[in-house]
Amino acid sequence: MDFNKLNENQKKAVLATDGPLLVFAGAGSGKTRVITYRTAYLIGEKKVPPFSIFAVTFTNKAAGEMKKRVIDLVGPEGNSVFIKTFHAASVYMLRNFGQGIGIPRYFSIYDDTDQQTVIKEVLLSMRLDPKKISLSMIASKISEIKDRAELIDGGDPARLLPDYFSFNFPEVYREYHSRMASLNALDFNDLLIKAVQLLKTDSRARETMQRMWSHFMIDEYQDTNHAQYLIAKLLAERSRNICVVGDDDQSIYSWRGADIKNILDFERDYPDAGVITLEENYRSTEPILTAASSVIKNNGKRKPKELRSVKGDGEPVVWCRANNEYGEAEYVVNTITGLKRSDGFKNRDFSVFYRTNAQSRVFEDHLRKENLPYRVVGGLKFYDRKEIKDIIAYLRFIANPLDIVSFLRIINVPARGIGRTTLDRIRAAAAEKNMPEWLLISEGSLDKPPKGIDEFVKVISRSMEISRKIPEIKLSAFVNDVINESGYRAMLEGENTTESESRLENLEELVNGAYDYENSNRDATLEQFLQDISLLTTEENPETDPENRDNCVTLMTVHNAKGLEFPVVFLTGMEEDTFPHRLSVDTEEGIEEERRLCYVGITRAMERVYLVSADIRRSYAGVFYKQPSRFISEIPENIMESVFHASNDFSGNGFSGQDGSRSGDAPRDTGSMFSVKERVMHPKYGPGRIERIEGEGDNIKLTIAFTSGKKTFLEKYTPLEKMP
DNA sequence: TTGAGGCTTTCAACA
DNA sequence: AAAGCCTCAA
Repeated sequence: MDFNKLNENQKKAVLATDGPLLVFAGAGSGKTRVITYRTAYLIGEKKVPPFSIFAVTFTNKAAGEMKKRVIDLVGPEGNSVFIKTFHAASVYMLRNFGQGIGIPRYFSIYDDTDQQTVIKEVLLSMRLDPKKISLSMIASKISEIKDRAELIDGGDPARLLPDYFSFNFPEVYREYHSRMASLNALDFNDLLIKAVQLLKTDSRARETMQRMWSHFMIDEYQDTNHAQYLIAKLLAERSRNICVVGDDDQSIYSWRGADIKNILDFERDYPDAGVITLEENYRSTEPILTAASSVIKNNGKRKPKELRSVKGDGEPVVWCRANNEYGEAEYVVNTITGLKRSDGFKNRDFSVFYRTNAQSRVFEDHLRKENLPYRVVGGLKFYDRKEIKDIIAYLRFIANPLDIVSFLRIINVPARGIGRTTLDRIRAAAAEKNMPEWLLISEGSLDKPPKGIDEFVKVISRSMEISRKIPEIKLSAFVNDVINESGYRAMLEGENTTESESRLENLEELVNGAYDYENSNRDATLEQFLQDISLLTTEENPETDPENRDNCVTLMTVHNAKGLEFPVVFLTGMEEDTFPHRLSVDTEEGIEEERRLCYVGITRAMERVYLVSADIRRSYAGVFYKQPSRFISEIPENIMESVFHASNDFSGNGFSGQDGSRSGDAPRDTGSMFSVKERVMHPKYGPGRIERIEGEGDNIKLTIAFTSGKKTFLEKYTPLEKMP
């Protein structure tokens, strides 16, 4: 093994494979390199079998990246190293060892939306009004309790109760979980909590796993919550070969219960732990690091430390003020094209970061217009799209007929003449006879079933039979079959709109996804497929041209960027109330976390950083005049170059009627970005012409004449595109 | 009783 | 864009 690529401290961290080790790794200090080399060293020199090495990171993206780099280093053997996210690791443990604590071999995994459906049912059953009580508030309260692993040993939710709830929260908490159990479903937090419970209570399972894995590595340790901390601790209890890597400056998940205390607890749990600090930064040039550290040093609560740039001098950090969000996107795209021409950068060298997913659309539009291939990580996830969720719901219900949330979603999609009343009858009868809904309707125990029920039962039972033959029958063929037999494809084909076209394409993508999956997991069942995709959040590349597949501009939230690096980084939306986000500015802790997030963003860059802010930004909430982010003013002026860019793109999405030459220019009239008589494209109704503009600010109404007739929309909710 | 159409509301970050 | 609620025609 070639140790020449490591510095002294990195080498120490690689070699210290026996016993506990705590690595403080600053941004760009070669953390991933340490983990991959450590893995290679364990396999190559220490003769540890690859499957005995357990590594967890935080995001799918980071886990994928790490796996790739391990394989690069050790060859195909690297495939058997266990590298996953905490959640995926938990699913693995529960699926294979959880039966002792009552976890079935297959369970549905519920995301936020599914979770809220269940909470809503709970509220209704308690005669509480879901309109008056915020579902997301309850969901986040439930998560918070579980993130902290508070009730793992039984315990009473009332003990943890904030008394400002106007209703019986403990009962909601209990009822929610009892319903989840009867649905045979776990939410994301449950995955972790149940894994802890499994490791705590089932000594046989625990010992098996403790023997199976001998060496543990936990990446992004500063972002683990208490449940994750316990999982790591319990697994490593026996071998004590546990290496955690973290950086307090990059802690950006406190809203998910991440607790910096875990680092302190680590030193308490393992007083003999070795401690290594990596402070040499190999990633970024001097100006980038100076900018990053001048921002982060405004945080009061932090261990003071200074990263040293190995790379040395480079281009200054650039701050661009754009007139509005279109100017912002235009500037980004222009800069990309410019740098490609002048400095030979490739598409894949660029990444555009933003604070919230909603900001991605304008960039996508501009990139498309310039024919620059791009890839969006996360965001409106592929699996969040309606048509995908519908088909997945079919698959889930086929795999788990207790999954009533999925049942409700699909029973009448496509329309089978089953409405409110029939559903109420089904559910009442099921409750009365104390039998699952599926059993009730499939055995014909429902009085006077409407015709649609028959159809539905036929479709599902047929698919259930076929699904048992997977993998002999191909998974992808099966998925395709469900799309057809359910009538879903026919329904979309019947609509025959631009929108239904694209939904059909998305379903094709789903079938392709299943095809890829069956090829890399030869003996995978439907159940495995479903569980794996429930944990998947990063969208696959919309770029289908194989030539561009690996050479795309990357778009993602700053959160998603953690653990990654790019030659050129654009940090966009650098405005007060956007970044830092408006929901964080009220508390000092909130601001400090946003600042760490900003630090993470800047330190992803190897060669160039562009900070971009818009003077005016339009969002769902209206039109806002924005102040540049406070983080920009924290960077000394003498290391930053300032430019201004105004969009003067009339044919495209710029504000019309403006020359955009001065900063702070506001739309003069209503603030609409359209003008009367202008031609526009609507995704559903096709081409049309603006007839009338009424109202102002966030209440602009557009009347548009389509070939099919006139329609009126609220501008801020309508995805219109301008046509030349 | 269903389902289509209109109107309203919602939108922070990840698994 | 999507989902929930309401009204109204069939």
